[in-house]
Amino acid sequence: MATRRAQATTAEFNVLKALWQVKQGTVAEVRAACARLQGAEPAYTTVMTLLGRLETKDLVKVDKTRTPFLYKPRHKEASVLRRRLRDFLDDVFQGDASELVLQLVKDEVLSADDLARIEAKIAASEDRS
Amino acid sequence: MATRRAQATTAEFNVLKALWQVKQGTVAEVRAACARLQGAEPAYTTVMTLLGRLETKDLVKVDKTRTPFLYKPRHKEASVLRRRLRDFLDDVFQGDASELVLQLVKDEVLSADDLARIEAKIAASEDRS
DNA sequence: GTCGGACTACTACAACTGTAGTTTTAAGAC
DNA sequence: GTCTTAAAACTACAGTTGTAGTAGTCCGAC
Repeated sequence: MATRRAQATTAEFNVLKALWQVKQGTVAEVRAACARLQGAEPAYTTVMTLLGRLETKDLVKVDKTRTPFLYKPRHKEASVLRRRLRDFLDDVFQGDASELVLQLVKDEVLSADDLARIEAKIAASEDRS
Repeated sequence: MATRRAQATTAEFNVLKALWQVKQGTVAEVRAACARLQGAEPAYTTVMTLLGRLETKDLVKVDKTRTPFLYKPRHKEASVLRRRLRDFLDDVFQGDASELVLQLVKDEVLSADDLARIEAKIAASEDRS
């Protein structure tokens, strides 16, 4: 059953985003980044709890040889985003990506021009390869 | 703060999908649809609980004048999908739809051809309008 | 060598989720 | 009219999530 690996919850994901932003950091640094990103400063211990849970889920690793501990994302942002996107696509659009894109267009968050630009970008990168 | 309306949870959403499939139905009917869609048959009471929670969240309405009660989705499938998509887009891609589409392409769930087809479709529908 | 402060570890706890069992009710079978 | 039984209503309960308080520890300033 391809055990869909544990995803970060919303709060955890926000912390992870902060961590990506600073590349790596101590609790205090991640907390500051959270404040910047979300506008609100969660309690120091809240950030610690969430980082701990992320570690349990194998989404961050911790260097405990130094103190304060140094937290680092275990995976690249793009790959985590992609995994989330994939899960979302399966859950909500039964894996039909075209349908998803069509909804984006209908919702006017994506224009025909955007699509054209994306296509051009793909063409360009294919040429290069 | 545009109070992001309560979304259905995963289990609830599955029930909602079943309900859309049958258009409307009794607990028993929704349960059967769940079985078809997810391959597993949840307990009758589980479905009832979830439908109840969906009602609380204003996602389904119930006709209690007849028995067994008749459940109906309160919103069209497409619009709920769109709302979920929008929330997901904001959470994961900071609202940047192009980036999302690009990731789909990189993940090879969407090809350049698919994009072209979508574009064509849009063009066609714009012509008609 | 002791005290304060920074940092980690442990604990808490209510709300929400997923899943379903138990009790009550009411309509139809006889 | 009573009995059966489907259906609804109520109850349960462990795991997860969001948020944080409190207790313990260790290092550096004095």
